[in-house]
Amino acid sequence: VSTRIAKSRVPMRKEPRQARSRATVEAIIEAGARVLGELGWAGFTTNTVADIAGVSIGSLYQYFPDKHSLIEAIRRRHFDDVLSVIRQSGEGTKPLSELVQDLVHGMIEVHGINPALHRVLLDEVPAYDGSRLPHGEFVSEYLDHYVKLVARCRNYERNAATEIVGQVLSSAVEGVIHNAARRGTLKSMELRQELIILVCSYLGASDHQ
Amino acid sequence: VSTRIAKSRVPMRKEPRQARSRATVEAIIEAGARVLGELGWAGFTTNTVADIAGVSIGSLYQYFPDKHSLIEAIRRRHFDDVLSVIRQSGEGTKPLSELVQDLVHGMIEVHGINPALHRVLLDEVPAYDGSRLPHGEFVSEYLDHYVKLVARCRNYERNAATEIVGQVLSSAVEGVIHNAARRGTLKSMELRQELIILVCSYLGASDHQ
Amino acid sequence: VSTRIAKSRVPMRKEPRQARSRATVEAIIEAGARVLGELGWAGFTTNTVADIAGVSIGSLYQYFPDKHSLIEAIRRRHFDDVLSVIRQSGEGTKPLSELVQDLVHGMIEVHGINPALHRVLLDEVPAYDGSRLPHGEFVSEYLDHYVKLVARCRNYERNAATEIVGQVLSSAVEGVIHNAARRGTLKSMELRQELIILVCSYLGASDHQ
Amino acid sequence: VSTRIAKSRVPMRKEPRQARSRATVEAIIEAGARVLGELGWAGFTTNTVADIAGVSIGSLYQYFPDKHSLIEAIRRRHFDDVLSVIRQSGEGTKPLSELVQDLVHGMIEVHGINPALHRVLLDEVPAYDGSRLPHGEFVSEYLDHYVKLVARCRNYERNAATEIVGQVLSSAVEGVIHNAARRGTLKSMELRQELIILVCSYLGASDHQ
DNA sequence: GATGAATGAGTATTCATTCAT
DNA sequence: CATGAATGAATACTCATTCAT
Repeated sequence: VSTRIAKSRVPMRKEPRQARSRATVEAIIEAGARVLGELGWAGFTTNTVADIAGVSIGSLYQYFPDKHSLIEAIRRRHFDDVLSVIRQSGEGTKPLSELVQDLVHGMIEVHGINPALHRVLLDEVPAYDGSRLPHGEFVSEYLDHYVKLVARCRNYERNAATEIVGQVLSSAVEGVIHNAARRGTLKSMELRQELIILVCSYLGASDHQ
Repeated sequence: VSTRIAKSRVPMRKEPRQARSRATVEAIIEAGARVLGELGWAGFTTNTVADIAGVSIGSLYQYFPDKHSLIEAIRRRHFDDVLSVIRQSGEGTKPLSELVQDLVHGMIEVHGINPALHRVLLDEVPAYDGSRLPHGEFVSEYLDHYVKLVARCRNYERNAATEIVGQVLSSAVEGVIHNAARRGTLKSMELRQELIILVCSYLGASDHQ
Repeated sequence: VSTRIAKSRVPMRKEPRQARSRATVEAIIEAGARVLGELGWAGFTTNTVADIAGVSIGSLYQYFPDKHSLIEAIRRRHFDDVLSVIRQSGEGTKPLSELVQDLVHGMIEVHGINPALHRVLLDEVPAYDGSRLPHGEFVSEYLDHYVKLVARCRNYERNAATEIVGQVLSSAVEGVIHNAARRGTLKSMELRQELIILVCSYLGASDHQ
Repeated sequence: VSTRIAKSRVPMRKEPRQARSRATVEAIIEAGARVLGELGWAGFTTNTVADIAGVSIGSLYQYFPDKHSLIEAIRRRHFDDVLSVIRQSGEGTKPLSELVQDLVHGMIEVHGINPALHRVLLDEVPAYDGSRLPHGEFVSEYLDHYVKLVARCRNYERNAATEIVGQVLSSAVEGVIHNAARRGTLKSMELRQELIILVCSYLGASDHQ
């Protein structure tokens, strides 16, 4: 009688308990990823997603309190996939040239997962808090990967310069890969080769600056 | 390849013949660019643009049959501005290192024109025809600039390899600059320096492949 | 006139025969009353009620065919509580002034049971059948109480005039008490005093008309 | 180029300039009042109001930024009507009995304007700020009318007791009139007579307390 | 019986576009 | 030509209710 009734607002409105509902949630996220990749942010409407997922709009809102939280789930899943690929590359104590090869292969593979979705997630989807730099945790781990590589060339010393070089390197690679993804030339061997050259030559040159 | 961009087929319902009309059209495009840059694609509504332009919504539709054609006009104007800057750089017969410097400076300057608008135009605005490659004419002249530079290093010989290298180079530079624009570090001198190193080292390395 | 309220025709899909069922129904009605009182009609959703009651939405619909019948049950229970308080006052052959005191005290006590619920039930809950006069049976017994009091002053003679005076008296008292409930001054002694004066003076004046 | 584009949020989105639009606004408010009175808060949907008004839902939102502001406009208009009637009564230096007659007549007339709307506005429509006491300005002027009357009986002396008596008096009269409105007996002469007796006797009695 | 996943009609609100004045 | 009032399809989200497990 005494405690007040309150409405909670959590990322996922209801944890799916039964197998059926877990499948529903999966279907919704999957459909959301497809819609976002194929139709872009403009075509991403909750009703469309529910349709594609083959569930009613009500079911969608049973598990996701709003559009935002659905996007968040899609983002989380995609970036988890991406990071798991990235983490696998760069392990061990290989020679530098091999590391770069691994990196480039890894990055290309990563973007092969779902390039369109990746681009939409990074470019089109508006940040809800108005920040211009969303995906915080993702970006930092991602960047870290490059910074480590640069440090590797410089006796594992990390400083401001290393950070900048890492930044430049990562955005250059990103640029090349995104562009190739847009053109559908992501699997071209020449591209892969050129990218390796780009990275190696820059790593070599920026070393003695 | 570098001829002026041809007027496309869709655009104006009525060519503005009189001075007043031309001023109105100008005001609308200007307002559109401002709205797009400041509020992003999500905030770009025809009514808002008309408001900011200080004309009635009816007048806007007098000159632009739909939202798409307005965007097209804004895009055209912005990319014309961009190209005019690009054309100025790379002229003459300077030594290579100077050419690269010119290029990098030029590109950075170009993105300084209206970075927000540039980004929105490239990333947020959806392609109306579903094409993944909008800005066709713009991109080709833009790319050409890089290809010429690459050719310059290889006895002015243009072939498939040159094209690819040009492509990689341009997308790498684009990637770095856009990323910097997002972070607001476009004017940093270290960045500029690193970018020059990146281009130079790649040009040198890809030469002897 | 003052016979027990008859069970209406619509209400329970299934009469709870076993102890557990009765407990479930009790819990639902209790939860419904709490939700209605605390969150108002706007916050009264069947899912919320089921949640608070600690039963599944399915169980709720096992016992109540629709929202309306649940409201009806809540109403019935509350008004039964109210009437049982009212019945206790006014018994016996006390002097008039004491009777009025009893009445006023009783009415105020009644509204103290669950003032928020009372108000919501009377003011917010829409009449399902479009009638402007819900609570029919309740109101009549309630009114009867006042009519009896008026009759007491007039040699126990009941006629049209008595009815009208009873009506005026009851609605005046109701008005004062509801208003006080809204303002939270229900327990103020001055109010109680003024209310007694109001009733006494009106009873006295309307006598010699 | 420098000042930021802002979206304003004012009570009325757009001031109607032409005669046509003023008529539209009038029609919407009128329809809103009808819907609210006839269907209650539960039946008051923006689409229904637009339908009844014979305008499109878009037109409604052209002038009222949201449901709330429409309600506010309806409320304002109704209470203005009510207050203008109230202000007319109680003027001049008539004998007390005549003043009471004026008051009662005025109040009854006031509730005859649109009793259903009045009740819904007071009881059903939720307060947007969560306050339990909306209609602030209205209620205070309304109450003031009664307090003045009470003061008149007590050598025009206003104090805490006067306030309370005014409050009791006003809520009693309100209660009687609202109840009569619900029953459709607002125009009954007996009722009017009884109400006058109620007020007079209470004023007399509470005088010597 | 009990559960809770699923449903979908209904609600507030936006915005590109038309057209009478 | 210019204006701005009017339109209505589309969108995010809610909640009473059903039904398979």
